[in-house]
Amino acid sequence: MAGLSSKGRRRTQMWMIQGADARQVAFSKRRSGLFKKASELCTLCAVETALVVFYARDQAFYFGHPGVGTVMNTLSNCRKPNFDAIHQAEAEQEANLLEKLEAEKIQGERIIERFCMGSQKHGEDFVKRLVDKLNWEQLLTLKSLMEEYKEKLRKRMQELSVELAAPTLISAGESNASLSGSTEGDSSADPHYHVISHEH
Amino acid sequence: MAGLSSKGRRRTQMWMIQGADARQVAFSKRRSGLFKKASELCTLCAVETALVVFYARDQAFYFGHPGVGTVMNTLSNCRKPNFDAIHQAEAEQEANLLEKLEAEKIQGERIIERFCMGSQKHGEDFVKRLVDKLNWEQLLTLKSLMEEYKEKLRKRMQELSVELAAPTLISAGESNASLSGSTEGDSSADPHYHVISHEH
DNA sequence: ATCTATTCATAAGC
DNA sequence: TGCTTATGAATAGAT
Repeated sequence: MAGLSSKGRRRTQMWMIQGADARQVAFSKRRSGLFKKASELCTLCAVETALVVFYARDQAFYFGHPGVGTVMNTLSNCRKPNFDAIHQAEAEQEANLLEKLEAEKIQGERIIERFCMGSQKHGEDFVKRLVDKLNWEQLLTLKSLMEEYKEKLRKRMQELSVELAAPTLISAGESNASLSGSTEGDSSADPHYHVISHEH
Repeated sequence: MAGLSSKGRRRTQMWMIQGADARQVAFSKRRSGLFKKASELCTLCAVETALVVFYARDQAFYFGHPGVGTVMNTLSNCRKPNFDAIHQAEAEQEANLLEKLEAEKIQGERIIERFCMGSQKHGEDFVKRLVDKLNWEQLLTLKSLMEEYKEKLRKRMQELSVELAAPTLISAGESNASLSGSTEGDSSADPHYHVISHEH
């Protein structure tokens, strides 16, 4: 093999990536990372976020918590109704809905729901949280229960593996972003962003 | 100096950070990173981006290239006439979510809550029900998670037993994990985002 | 805000 | 678009 000195990443220059193909690849990776970060920010810091990205003017990617429209409307109200103002009643309705949702969300339910419905990751979260939450005594209990139920678990698994032989009823829906095409254009970076603060 | 075991970052759990202070700090850091990434995406990939973040309902941070309004209007034109439509769609989504949650509640109950708050018996119920609920795949996951977390569990138990031995710095009222009392509420992450593509 | 130890995100190359 | 690897970056905790 040729003596390739570096396979890993190299420091990247902050200029528009030349070559539609390379740019597309970078976009795909970074877009993914950006949306993930936005999502994490929402989760970790309890913030409301709206993020929209246009690539080549014909592909829109967006994410919003609780929703793009909601956040943008809030922003509109903060500054000026640049965007079409939305009916106050509607906004209030959603606010109520969200409130109710929060109230309904007993943490335990969330956790088990996630575990039961979710993927490996959700399962990990579930156990992590559980373990972190428990006090010493509860951990002891859990430990002993684990021992005790190891057998039951195995049995149950066998039962289910028989079921597996039968038609599959279980499905795990995962969606992903798709895109295609390429174009070009130029843009300049805007390292600055704005802040609005309301003093109550 | 004392032997400080960990100075650098540790793996972070994807849940709302408890403690307004810590949350604020994390927000500050991550917000900075997020906006930087958004900016870089614009520069490197020639895309148009709008990003808005609200913290505590009274502070808005936003960034847009070429501008928030521009991008949002483009989005509006892509999907439906205006934000009303987006907003409505999102409201519907929320409604569905609520419904789903309601349904889950009936099924899932407060199993984990009971376990955490309750006695040995409750703990048993918890595990029983959990095991009964899970399908084959989920059981496999649980099994592997148990293996994986056996160590973590042991560690945590040690921590707690140290706390037990140490002079009581911790208020007595905290001896039990509290789950249901919290009014905090959490933000659910949404790892997914939407894509709109216009075929020309 | 500053300083590290780590975890994360990714540029390259297939 | 999906992997894998070697590195550059971001950042949790502590100061």
